Amino acid sequence: MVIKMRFLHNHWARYSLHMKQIYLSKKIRLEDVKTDIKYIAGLDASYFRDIGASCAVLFNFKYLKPIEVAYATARVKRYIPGYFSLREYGLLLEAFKGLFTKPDLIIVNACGINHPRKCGLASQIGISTNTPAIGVTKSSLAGTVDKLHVIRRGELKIYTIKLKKAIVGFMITRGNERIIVSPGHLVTLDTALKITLELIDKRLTPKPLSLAHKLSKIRLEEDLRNLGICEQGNCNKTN
DNA sequence: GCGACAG
DNA sequence: ATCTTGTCGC
Repeated sequence: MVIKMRFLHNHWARYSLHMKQIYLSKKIRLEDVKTDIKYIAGLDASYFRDIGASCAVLFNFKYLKPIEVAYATARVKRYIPGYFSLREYGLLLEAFKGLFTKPDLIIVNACGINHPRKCGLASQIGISTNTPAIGVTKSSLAGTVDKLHVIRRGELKIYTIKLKKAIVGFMITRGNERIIVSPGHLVTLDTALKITLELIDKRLTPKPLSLAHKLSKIRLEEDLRNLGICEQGNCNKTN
């Protein structure tokens, strides 16, 4: 316990002033998106040990087609539950900055306000880019699913996630598939759910996220090859 | 006190 | 996140 606390404290001390302000002030605004949404950016990353590759994909919201893509690769810190941003924040932001067109909304493969401090990585990305943001994950870091009130919408079942008696997000299921949706920044609960439902296609995972996931993985493998790092011994390069 | 714990 | 085996569907 002591060791863990010290470890966290060291990270905390080195954290940038910017991130400290975000955490300490908890300025997460749940408002409705002001502008009409034309472009949505999906953010995700892939890893091999401490090397991470991130991808930002710009989507046309109306037609659900990709328009632009940007990447970033870097060495990253280890993952600590509740402190995911220490690992992935910089990586995602770097890819995001590579987009020429700024989106009207960001969708991140991370938690939003369903977080112990109500400020997951999706919130942090939204705050620092001053952009509405939604977090979509496979499971919720904090909160419990309220199974008493189920909303059915076609094949989809929608449950609410509560944290300390407040609704902080939704669980959407279809068969065995399952995603968690939570507002990150400048988006209300209802709007976060509504937008996410529009991004669902064959799979529950929103299209911008599934593409970002796929591309980041491809990019990671390319970069590992260029760096001469072999994964599972299938490296053809002669070192 | 004990278990759980985004990716 | 990543690894793994088999299975299903196009």
